Amino acid sequence: MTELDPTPSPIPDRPSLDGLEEKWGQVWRDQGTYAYERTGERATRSRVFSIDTPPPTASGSLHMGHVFSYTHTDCMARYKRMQGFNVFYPIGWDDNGLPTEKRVQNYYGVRGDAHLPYDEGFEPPFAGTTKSIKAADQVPISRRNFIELCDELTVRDEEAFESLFRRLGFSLDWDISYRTIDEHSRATAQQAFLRNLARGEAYTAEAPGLWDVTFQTAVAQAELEARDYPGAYHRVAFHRVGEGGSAGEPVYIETTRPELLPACVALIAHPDDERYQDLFGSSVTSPIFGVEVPVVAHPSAEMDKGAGIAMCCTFGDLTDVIWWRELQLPTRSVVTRAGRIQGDVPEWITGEGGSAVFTEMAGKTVHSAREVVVEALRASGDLDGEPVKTQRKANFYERGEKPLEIVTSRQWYIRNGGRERELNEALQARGDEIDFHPAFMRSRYKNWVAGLNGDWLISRQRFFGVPIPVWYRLDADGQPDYEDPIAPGEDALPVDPESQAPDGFEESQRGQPGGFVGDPDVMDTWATSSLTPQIAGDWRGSTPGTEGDGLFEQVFPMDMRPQGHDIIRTWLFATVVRAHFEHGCTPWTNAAISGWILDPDRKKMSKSKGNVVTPEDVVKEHSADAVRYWAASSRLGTDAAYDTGQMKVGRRLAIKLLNASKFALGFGEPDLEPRQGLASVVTEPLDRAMIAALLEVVRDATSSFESWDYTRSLDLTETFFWTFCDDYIELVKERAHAGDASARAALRLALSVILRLFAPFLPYATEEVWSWWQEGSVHRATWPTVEELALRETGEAKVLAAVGEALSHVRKAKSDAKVGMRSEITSATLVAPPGPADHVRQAEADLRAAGRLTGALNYVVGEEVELRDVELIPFVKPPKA
RNA sequence: GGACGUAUAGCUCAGCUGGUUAGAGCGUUCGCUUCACACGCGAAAGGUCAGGGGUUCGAGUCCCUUUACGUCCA
Repeated sequence: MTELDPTPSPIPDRPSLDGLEEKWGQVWRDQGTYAYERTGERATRSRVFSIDTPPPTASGSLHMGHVFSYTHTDCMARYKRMQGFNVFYPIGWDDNGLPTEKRVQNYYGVRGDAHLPYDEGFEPPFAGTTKSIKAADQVPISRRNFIELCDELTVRDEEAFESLFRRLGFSLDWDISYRTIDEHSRATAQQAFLRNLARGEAYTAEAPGLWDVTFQTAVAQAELEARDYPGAYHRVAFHRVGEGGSAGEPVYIETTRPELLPACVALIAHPDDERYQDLFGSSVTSPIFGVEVPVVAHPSAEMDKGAGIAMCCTFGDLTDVIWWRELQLPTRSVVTRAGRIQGDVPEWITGEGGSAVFTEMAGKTVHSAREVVVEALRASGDLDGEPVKTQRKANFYERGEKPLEIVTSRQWYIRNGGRERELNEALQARGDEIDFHPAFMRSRYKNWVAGLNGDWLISRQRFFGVPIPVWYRLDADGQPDYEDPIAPGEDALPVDPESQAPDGFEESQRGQPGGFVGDPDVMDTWATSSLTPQIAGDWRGSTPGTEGDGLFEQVFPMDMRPQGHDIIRTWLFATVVRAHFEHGCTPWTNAAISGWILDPDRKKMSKSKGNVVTPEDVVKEHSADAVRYWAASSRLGTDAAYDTGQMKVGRRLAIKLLNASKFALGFGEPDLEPRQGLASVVTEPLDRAMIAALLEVVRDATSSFESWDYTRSLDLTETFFWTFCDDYIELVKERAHAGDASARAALRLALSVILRLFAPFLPYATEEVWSWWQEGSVHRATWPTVEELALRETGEAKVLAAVGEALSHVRKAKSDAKVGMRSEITSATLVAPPGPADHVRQAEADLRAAGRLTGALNYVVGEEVELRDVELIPFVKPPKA
C-alpha cells in the first residue's frame, strides 16, 4: 500500500494548476501509486482488473487519438482501482515491423540488404537530419546493422511517448512493460507459433498471393486497401480457331491490363450468358502471342460488365486466382517479384512474332510493358478502338503506393476461418462472448469474420520482426524439405534460424546438401501483437525473477481490451484467433472501442492534410486535467472533434475545484466528539437536502461507470458540482462562517465525495485538494458509496432545488434592476405552489442570507414560482477610505 | 451493391426502457470589481428534434420510408 506523503501541503493562497503535473507525477512515481500487486491476497483473479493496453507504434507520430483513447481507458482503470480492484495496467510498445523499418530508412538514410555482411563500426549517414531521402541514395547495410538501428531509434521514440503519457497522468504500471521486438515477446510469439504448427493451425503453402513490389513482401488480406486507380479499358480481339488453324472470327474482351496478355490462360463468361454458349468448350487464340486458351464458364463472370467475357491471367487480380483454382487452369506467370516482366521468353509462347514482342517487354515495368503490348495490338489490328479511360478499384498495401501484384510464393499461414466454415462460425461465436462497448461494434467484427476469403498470411520478407522459428532439411541436391520443418524446443526460444543452427546440425552445414537452411522470413507484426495478453501476462512464465508466480492465471482472460475501431479486423480479430486456439476462450471479456479524432471541419486529422497538432503542446497549453476532460467528454465508439473550447471548459472546472475546495475547507472543521462522523452532525434541512442530492449522484455515477459510460458519470458529477458551488455554498457560507457544525460538516462530507467522483477524470486537481486535508492518495481512496452519506435523518433533495429556484428569482430581480448582487431586498412576495413554498420555508434563513433579504418575505400560493413586489436598495460601493 | 452508425439551438453534444412547457456547455447580448475564483458571478435571447407516413390517449424517443453525411466490406 502507498505510504503517506510525510509533508502536509498547506492550502495555497492562490491555488493554481501550474506545476501540479510535475509535483504529483513525481509523487505517484516515487510511491508506486499505480503499481500492480503481484503477490499477496489481492493477486488473485477475482480481485484483479486486467487491461490489455494497446502498445503504441513507437515509430509512429504521437497524435491526439492516443490522448483520446488512452484517457478513456485510464478513467476506467482509475474507477476500478478505487472500487478496490488490483488493476493490472501494463505498457507495451509495438516497435517491430514495417513502420519502424520505414522510419529508420528515412531517419538514418539507410536500407537493409540481407546479402551484405555485418559492419561493426557502421555510422549512418544521417540522424534525423534529412527530410526525405530517395531510395537510390540510401546506403545499403546488413540485416544486423539495420536491426541495430531499429533498436536504437525505437528506444528513443518510446521516451517521447512515455513522457507524454506520464504527463497526462495515465495510471499505467511502468514496471510492467514490454516491446514487441524484445526477447520475451519474440519467445512468446515463437512459442505460440510453434504450438499452432504442432496442432496444424499454422502451415506453409506455395500459392499465389498479394505482393507489394516496393516493400518486396507478401501482404495479408487485413492489410489491403481498395483505392481508386486510373486505368483504361482496352477492347482486344481473341480469335476462334478457324479452318486449318487459321485465325477465325474475333472474340472481344475488355481488359485494363493488356500487358498480362502473355499470361492469359482462359477466357471466362457466365454459364447463363446467351452470347457465348457456342464458345464454351472450344478454344481461342490470344492476339500477338498466338497462345491457345479454352473458353470456360464460371458464375462469377459479370455478364453486364464490359463484353461479359473476361480473360483470366495468372495473375491479374483475386478473381483470376479464384478462377485459376476452381477451374484448375495452368500457371503462366510473367510478372516477377520486382514488379517487372520476366526476362526469358516463356515456353508457351512459340510463334516468332509473339517472342519478339515478349523480348521487347522483358525486364520492363508493368506500366512500360503495357505500352509495348498496346502498340503491338494496334499494329496487328487486334485493338478495337482506342482505350477508354476509367477509374478502377485496385488493391494496395495500406502503407504502399503501387498496386499490389499477385505472385506465387511459399508463405506461412495461420488458419482463421477464411477457408473453413466450421472455424469461421466458431470465431464468429467468440464475438458473442465479448461485451463490446458500444455493442454495435460487434457487427464490425462479425462482418469482417464472415467476409474472410483466405487464411491469415503471417510471413513477411522483411528484417525487423520476429523470425519464423523453423529450419528446413536439405536433400542430397540441396533442395529444402518444406513438408517437415525442424522446430526448436520451447526452452530454447527465442531463436534466429538465420544465425543459429538447429539441434543435431553444425553451422557449417548451413546451405549444404544434406544440411539445413533457416527460414528467412519474419512474422507479420500482428502475429506478435495478437499475443499482447500472453506477453504482458507472462504466459510463458519466463520473466526472470518471477518464475512460477502465476501471473498469467491472475490476469487472463483479461477484463478489458481498449482500442480503435479501425483495427477490429486486425488486432482484435487476430487476438481472438490466437486465444481461441491456445486457450479455448476469448482473450478478454470486454472490448472498449474508442472513436477517432476529427479536426473541427469533421475531417480525419492526418499529417498530409496539415491539420495535426502535437499533443505535448496541447497539454502544456491547457493542462493535463483539461485535455483529459475533453477526451472523457466523448463516449466510447463516437468520433470527436478536436475542440480546444472543451479543454478550456475542463481547465475552468479544475480551477474551480481548487478554489471552491479552498473556500469550503476555509470555514474550518466542525466541532465533533471524538470518533463522531461528519454525517452525524448534518442536521439542517438545506444541508441534508444537498447530501440527499449528492447521494443520487453517487448512485447514478457509479451505475454509469458500471455500464462503461464514464462520460455520463463525469456529466452528473460536474452538474452537481456547479449547483454545489453556485447555490449551496452561496446559501450556507454565512452560516458556515458563523461556526455552524451542520454546514461545515456537510461541506466537508460533500467535498470528500465530489473529489473522489472527479478523481478518474481530473487526477491532478483532485489529488492536490485531497492533499490539503486528507491522508494518502485520492487515487487509492475508496469510491464513494451511498452508505457513507447516510444521515441520522434523511434529507429531501427537493429542498435544495426549491431554495435554489427562489434564489434564482432573487438574482433575476436584481439583474433586471441592473444592480449588484449585494443590494438589499427590503420586501418581496414569493409566489409558489404549496410544496415548493414549504421547502423554501425550511431554509428561509439561508435564502435570506444569500439573497440579502432583510425585510418582509410574504408567501402567496400560485402555480408558477415567481418573485413579486420586490423592493430593493441598490448597493453603492462605499468610497475608498 | 451490402453492413453499421449519425442527423436535436450559431457550434459541440445530452436526452436510458415513449409521459409536464425539449436540456447542458461554448458562443452571442445585457448586467455585476458579491470578503474562493474576472481562468469569476448573475441574467437573457436562441430549436417545425433532417423530410414524409404509421402505431399510440400521448412520439425527439417505437415501426416503415426518403434524403444527406461518415466508416467498413464488395
